Amino acid sequence: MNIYDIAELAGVSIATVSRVVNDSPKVSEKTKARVRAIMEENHYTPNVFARGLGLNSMKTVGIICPDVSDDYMAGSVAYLEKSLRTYGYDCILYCSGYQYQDKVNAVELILQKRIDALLLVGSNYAGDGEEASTKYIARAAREVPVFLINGYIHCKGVYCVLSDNYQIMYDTVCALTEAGRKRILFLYDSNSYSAAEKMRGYEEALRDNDLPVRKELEIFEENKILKVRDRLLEQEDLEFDAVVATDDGLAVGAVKYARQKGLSVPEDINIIGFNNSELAVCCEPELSSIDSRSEMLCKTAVDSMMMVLNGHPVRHKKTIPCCFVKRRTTNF
Amino acid sequence: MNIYDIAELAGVSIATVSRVVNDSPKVSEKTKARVRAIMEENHYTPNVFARGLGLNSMKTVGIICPDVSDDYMAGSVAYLEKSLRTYGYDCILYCSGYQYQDKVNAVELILQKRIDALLLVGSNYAGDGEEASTKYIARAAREVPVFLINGYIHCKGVYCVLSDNYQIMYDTVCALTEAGRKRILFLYDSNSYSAAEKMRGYEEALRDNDLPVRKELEIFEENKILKVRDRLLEQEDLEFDAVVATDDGLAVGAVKYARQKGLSVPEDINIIGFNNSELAVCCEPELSSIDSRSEMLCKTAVDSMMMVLNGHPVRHKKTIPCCFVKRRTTNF
DNA sequence: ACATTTAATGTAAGCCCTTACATTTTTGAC
DNA sequence: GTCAAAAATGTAAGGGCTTACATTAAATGT
Repeated sequence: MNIYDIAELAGVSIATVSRVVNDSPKVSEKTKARVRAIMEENHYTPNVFARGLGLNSMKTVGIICPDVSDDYMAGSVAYLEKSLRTYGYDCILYCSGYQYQDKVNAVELILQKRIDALLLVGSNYAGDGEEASTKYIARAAREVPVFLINGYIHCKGVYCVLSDNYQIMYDTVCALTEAGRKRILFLYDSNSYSAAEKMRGYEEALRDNDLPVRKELEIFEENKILKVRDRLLEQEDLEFDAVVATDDGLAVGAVKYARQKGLSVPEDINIIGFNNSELAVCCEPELSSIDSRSEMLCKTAVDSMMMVLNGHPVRHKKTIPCCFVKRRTTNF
Repeated sequence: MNIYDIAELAGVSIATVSRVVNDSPKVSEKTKARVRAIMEENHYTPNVFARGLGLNSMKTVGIICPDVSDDYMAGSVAYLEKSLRTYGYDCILYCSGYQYQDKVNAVELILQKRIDALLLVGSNYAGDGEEASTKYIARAAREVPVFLINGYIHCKGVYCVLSDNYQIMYDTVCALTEAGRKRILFLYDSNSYSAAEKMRGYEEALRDNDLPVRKELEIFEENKILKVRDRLLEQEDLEFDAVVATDDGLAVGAVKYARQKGLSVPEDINIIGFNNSELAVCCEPELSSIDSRSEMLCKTAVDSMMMVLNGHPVRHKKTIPCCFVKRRTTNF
């Protein structure tokens, strides 16, 4: 059942059928109705491939994310997919992994699918890796508009939406110091742009409150909970009265550490997670966390995308403020 | 840059170029090498649309899941995507939501994409909804092979891979009764086929151990943790000395309930979750759980799919055993 | 060296749409 | 009732690939 069959049945030309399919204003309502009826009757749906060939687009956007099994990214992908679908776009998903080369391959492969736009969920590398990630992202941007969620590079055709990680971390650490905390541990799990921004906020807040930035208080550990707990237990001489983490899993590890050490939370140690995930409410005591408002980020990204795809100008960087969610691991 | 350009540059016909692209054995290695070199040089990649038109396939499989932001499904999707990619297939993701009509729409829409196969992650409805879900799944199966992960219907073209929820639940409840537990609460969060199987295992184990099946001990609550905790706190007259749940979130709720009530776990109450998610290790005390070996399920599904797509016969139902993961909320 | 397979390549007919341009029909002004 | 302008429809040329079939080149046998 193709366009010719429908044209024949409806007694019109294929051009007219095509116009009906695309709801072109150049067809009288009368014929539109008639052709539509016939399409329904015969369960006709246009062949997407032929359509793609003609239009050079299949209303599809690519989503690359390092790992959808990660809670935070899964939430983003879920929202993005639903949202894009309301605009009539399908999503091709690519879980790239975290390695640089894998990401490059992902971009290369997904571009072959002639997607209309590309969404990169999860941050690009900061510091040393920055230049490299700029390169492959720029490569993609030469073909289609690219949208970074929680990442930032400056490049034509790349649009970035990020939560204001710097600011919230700055504010949070200030609040901790004002509450009298002096030795604040910073737990982080990646070298992404977002994590770097969080660290920047942490360090500047310390400086502005006349506290020293101690490198031994900045701990990198990408495995969550148990690994973090054990890691902290090992470092016997390490003293701290507060923890801020770049992810809830890390913070829960700190809570487990405190329990094992016989320290009470929040009295002895204040602990603050990030992302406000289900782990935060699962944790005992329930974990104070920072909500990065991922749905808002995603919504903003999708809105921007629709603007760009419709030829409207869009700002290349948009920042969304985070908010602190007080639970029981803090006492300010 | 299209196939004609390459043909011209290589001094061969487009047919030959096409054969090189498809690695046909009908081309001499010499020309293959030459043509490949030229394709590389010119960054040629075949147009997927034209390709799809000709082959009527784009090496794409559809994945429909109610909600990727769910931990368990996210894990499955991540694994499926990675695994399918190694076979050269891309994935179109559709998060349908849990409503019947939404699932029907999802199937309808995703079929228009001329996918090569369809993966349904997350269970179909059991009981009343069973017939209905059979209908739309059968509809899909008329167009492409369909693979259900953790669901079961009997229908031509539908291949089911499920964990042995009945058996593990039966065994677990037996173990609890043997450890002297008499009033075992069954917490469930959906009316899916999987949940129904779990309940069947639960009830039969009770019967086989001469314990009554009390309907007041079967509690349905789809919201996790806090909602479950509060729900249990409300039911003041409800007594139980063990809990089995169809999901870790529910079980964590039960743990929170016990803590609030001043009951100790596992002494006063044994609690067992399902899915062995991150919540289980986050929970305090760490939650014993059942691992449904979702990766194994997914692997089996993908293997089956490749068999089917290559025209080999495959069993319509495959069952994967689960395994119990002992942590600190049980004492047997 | 010549006939006969077999391997390698080429030709051309689809696959099913979109759309610029050409043609026909309708509308409205006079 | 004309005629010009506007609206509706049709014609036909792609778009880039696959593949059956036709053709030519290479390999094998005698």
